[in-house]
Amino acid sequence: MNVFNYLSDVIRMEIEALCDAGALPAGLDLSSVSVEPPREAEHGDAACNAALVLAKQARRKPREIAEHLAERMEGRVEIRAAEVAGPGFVNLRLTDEFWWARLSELLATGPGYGATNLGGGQPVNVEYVSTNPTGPLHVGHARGAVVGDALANLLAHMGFAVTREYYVNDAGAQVDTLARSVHTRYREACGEAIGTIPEGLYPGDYLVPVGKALAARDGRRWLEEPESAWLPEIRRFAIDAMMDLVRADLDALGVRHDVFRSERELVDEGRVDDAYAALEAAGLIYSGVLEPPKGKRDEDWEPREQSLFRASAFGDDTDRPLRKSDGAWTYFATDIAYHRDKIERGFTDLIDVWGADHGGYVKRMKAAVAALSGDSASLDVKICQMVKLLDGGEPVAMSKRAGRFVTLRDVVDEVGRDVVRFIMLTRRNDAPLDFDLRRVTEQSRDNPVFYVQYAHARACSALRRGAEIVPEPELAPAALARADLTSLDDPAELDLIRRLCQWPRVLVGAALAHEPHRIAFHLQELAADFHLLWTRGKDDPRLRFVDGERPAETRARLALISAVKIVIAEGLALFGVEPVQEMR
RNA sequence: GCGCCCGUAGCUCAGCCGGAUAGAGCACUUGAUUCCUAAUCAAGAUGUCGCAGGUUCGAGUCCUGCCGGGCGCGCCA
Repeated sequence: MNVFNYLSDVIRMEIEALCDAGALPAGLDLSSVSVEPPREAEHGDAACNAALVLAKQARRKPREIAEHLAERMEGRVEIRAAEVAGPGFVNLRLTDEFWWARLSELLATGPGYGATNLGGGQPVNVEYVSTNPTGPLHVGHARGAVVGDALANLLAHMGFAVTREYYVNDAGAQVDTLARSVHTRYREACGEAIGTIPEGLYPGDYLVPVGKALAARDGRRWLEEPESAWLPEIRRFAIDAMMDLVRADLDALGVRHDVFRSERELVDEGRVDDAYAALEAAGLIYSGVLEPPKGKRDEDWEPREQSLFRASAFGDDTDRPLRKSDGAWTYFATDIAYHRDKIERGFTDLIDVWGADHGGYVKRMKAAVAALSGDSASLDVKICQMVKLLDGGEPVAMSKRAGRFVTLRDVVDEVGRDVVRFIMLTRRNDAPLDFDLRRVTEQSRDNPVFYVQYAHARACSALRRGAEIVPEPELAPAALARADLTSLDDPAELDLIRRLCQWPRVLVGAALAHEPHRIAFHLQELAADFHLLWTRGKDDPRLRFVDGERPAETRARLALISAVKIVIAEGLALFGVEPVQEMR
């Protein structure tokens, strides 16, 4: 049960009853009535704004409405107290019995508590990573990869039919550069002296084995050929090799995709022409000359007539070119075709996860999606800000030559996949993130990964000890759901139950807002409540989780601990992080 | 010059379609360990929510303008 949805329904019923009784006029619009956890614990378990929202349309004073509502709420068995507070809030306090019942419910549900069919099977396309296949992934890419992956996990958990997608930019000039770079390494592998890598080619060592592999496969046949002869073949070979590299890097992070969509295939299949024709038919393409960009160096700029998409008709600042001067498609044109491809595959709910350097691109892509779908599809772009890599507070040099910790693989090898994944989700995607290699592996309160994992490990530890008192079959969540929980009457214990019961609400909020970081914050708060209770048991033997002298109380507390373990494990699973059983 | 994002405690950040006296952690001070992991916990102090207007019962949250920082700005992807 989502407690707040439940209370919201109850409040609506009681308002209807007040209307029927004539205390309020009929036909009130209740859409903005909400029941939420109050910021301050003193304000009770839940606060309702109904009286404030309804005052104007009911033509009554807020407090007067609140008094009536509070009176009715107090009449309900699950309500211990309903108080009018402040300008007209109704603060609700629920009985202990109500909370114990919720804990039982959580345990009876077991793993998967909080998962709902919010999405109703609606298809959602989440596109993330989508880096150019020209080299290994760097730390910056890890953030988008993890955010996209966790968001996809979350949406799938909440009943959306999620497709995880990677757009392979294998058609532009950069992959030609890649092919030339590989050809150079190929000549090297064939025994030619290549000297320093020419300016404009990719110098990285990661291409050395690619050159060797090409030489091993094709021998010396490309040495005497002109570029036009070898470029397509070597380009294909190089892209395949780079995508293998990228996939391996993603695999090291535990990030996966369902679909790898190739830009080149879109072009070859004529999908860009189709998209162009569709926009043209809609009268959204014209030939025109753009204003020169201001504030940027203008020397090379000259007026040029181009095929322009009327992005400005859909909220963009200016219209955007679709063809380069040589007639080739711009990146935007192929990206339009790609998003049209998604829409044609039946997606009306599109999410793109991009890096900060693509921020200026959001409006035009949204404009394109609006134009292509006739406003029936929505695009949400999650821009991931920079990751600042630190080591003990000092910035880590990010130059390729320095070679230290610049690649995603290096960071994963250094601190571990789970740490990278969790830390990447401890900030809103649109805020910059400090990633301190030393701090994230510290075992201390200010390392959120550790703090949450430690709570899980402690829960496991207590359950292991509990197994010495309570027979194994009775330790299963479904069995603990039937335990007598009435001894869980300490405020700290009830606070913990309340926190656990917020989980369904957190998941819904995070899923609707596309904000997985909310889960990280909730897990930290849950861990804090749990650690507090744990330490309290040191002072107050009555609160200890496992006590052989008092099996009934032990059973109740093991139920509580089991619930903590379930929620933390579920949250970590959404993040793709393995919960640890013990930490030594 | 224009666009997007950000600006909340000394530091790093939460703040959920506008809600009550704006919250955590770190750092600082003090305290808790024969007791389930003290790798933890408790107590104390900390604010012109960048600035100025506006919208309304109510603004950190919405609107406008300014200031500061980041990212970007046709024929790169």
